[in-house]
Amino acid sequence: MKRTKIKELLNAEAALDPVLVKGWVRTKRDAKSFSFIELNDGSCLANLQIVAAGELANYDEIRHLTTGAALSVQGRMIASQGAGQKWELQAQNLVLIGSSPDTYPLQKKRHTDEFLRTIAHIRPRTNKYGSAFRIRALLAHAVHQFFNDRGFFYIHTPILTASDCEGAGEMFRVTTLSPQIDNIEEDFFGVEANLTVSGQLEAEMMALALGDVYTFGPTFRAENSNTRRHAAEFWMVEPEMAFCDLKEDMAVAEDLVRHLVRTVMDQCPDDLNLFARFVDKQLMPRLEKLVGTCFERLPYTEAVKILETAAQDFEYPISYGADLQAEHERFLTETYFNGPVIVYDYPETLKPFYMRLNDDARTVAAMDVLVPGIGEIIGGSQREERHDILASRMDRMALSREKYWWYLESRRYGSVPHSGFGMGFERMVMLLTGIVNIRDVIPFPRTPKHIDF
RNA sequence: UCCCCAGUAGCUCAGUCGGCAGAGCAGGUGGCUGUUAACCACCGUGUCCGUGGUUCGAGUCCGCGCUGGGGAGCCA
Repeated sequence: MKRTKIKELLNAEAALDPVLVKGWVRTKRDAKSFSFIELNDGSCLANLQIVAAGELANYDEIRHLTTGAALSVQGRMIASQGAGQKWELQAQNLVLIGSSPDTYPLQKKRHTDEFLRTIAHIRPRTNKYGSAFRIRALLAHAVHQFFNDRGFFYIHTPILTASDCEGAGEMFRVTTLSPQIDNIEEDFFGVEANLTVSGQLEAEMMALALGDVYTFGPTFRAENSNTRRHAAEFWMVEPEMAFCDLKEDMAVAEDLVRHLVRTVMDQCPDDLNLFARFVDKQLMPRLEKLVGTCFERLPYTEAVKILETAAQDFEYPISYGADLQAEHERFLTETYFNGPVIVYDYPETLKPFYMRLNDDARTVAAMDVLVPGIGEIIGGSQREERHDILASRMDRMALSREKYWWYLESRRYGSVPHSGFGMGFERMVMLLTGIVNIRDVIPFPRTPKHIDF
């Protein structure tokens, strides 16, 4: 007999007989001569209530079932006689698949996130983390759906690379040499190789052939960042669009955010509700605001003016030419506008070489999407498509023309205006769940000094 | 990398002024005619993070170290 997932059973319109379910015991309550077992199989947040009567042949074994044990239960699903759930399963045959000794670390009570991080192999079995990872999966699917619906092609860019996309951020070195050998020519690639910090440069090449493309893959930063918003390994979504200017780029970014929020609200109401109730009381109002209002847009120059005249003391002073600090971004999106904001046209000196120089020759066509609670969730730009301007900008930033010869060459043959952006996938999961630590939205997070599991 | 905070039972925590190491949950046993983080009774549990010091006496005060967390920087 084929097993039925609990999600399907709980959504059933009518009683079913017989059914087979398999899952893990979340909790058990005993009456005098029978027991209630809450069984969860991960298909949804809710448990299925199993009623195990004292007449069952192995009832003595059932009586000793512990939290975490794996079961196979066959029986009939009927309308529940108790309040609190629509359906329950009256067990006719209950088999213990895997027992769970009393050292099982999860209990039917709240644990701290810090403790659960030390048992990352077990924590997906909790309500909160189960919901977070189901939402994460749906979100990944929604990313593909969004781009596929708009005629974008999903492309794969290299994980191993010899190029440093932005000249910013420490990279993880990849080598097959033993530590004593320092002759790079003997290394696997014969040159210094690293894990990618962005697929953008390669994605541009693909956009200049396929039109609209996107990448969605892992990214690696060796920065010694110890914050709740940074991980050494994270996932990034990077669309790249030919014949697209900054304005259209911003429109796609806004549409993407809105699509992702709406999809999760529509398709994960139960999981989302857990976060709205127990993690962040302001979650639903914030999400509704994200789908319901247009993102505020303002040039960097105006953002600086607002910050300069703000009735608020900042730790870091702000003036034209200074980068926006976390406190400045937070003020704009959380206090001044109280909603999503896109800041664009940043001073040329603040941004990487590939961003397109504006006509004022002082700013580049860059944009950052800022959201309450997270800060920067998307960063993008129109790319410099004019060969000579790009080349001279690379010279000024001391980047080797030889090393990026292929990137420059794309500007020689049929170069066109094109734009793109990068969206931190984990930050989107944080935005959607109210989870404040990136280590809690990645099943097995990697941060400095942490690579267990 | 810098600044700040914390570390007590398997877990979550309390521990007053420096004076006998505590509770709830989890686990065990028994009870309960349908429970909802079930409930009731009883039972066990400690390198008080480590180390050095002050003191008649340190979980408590001081130094150093380790681990965890928060903030900043960097960024997504």
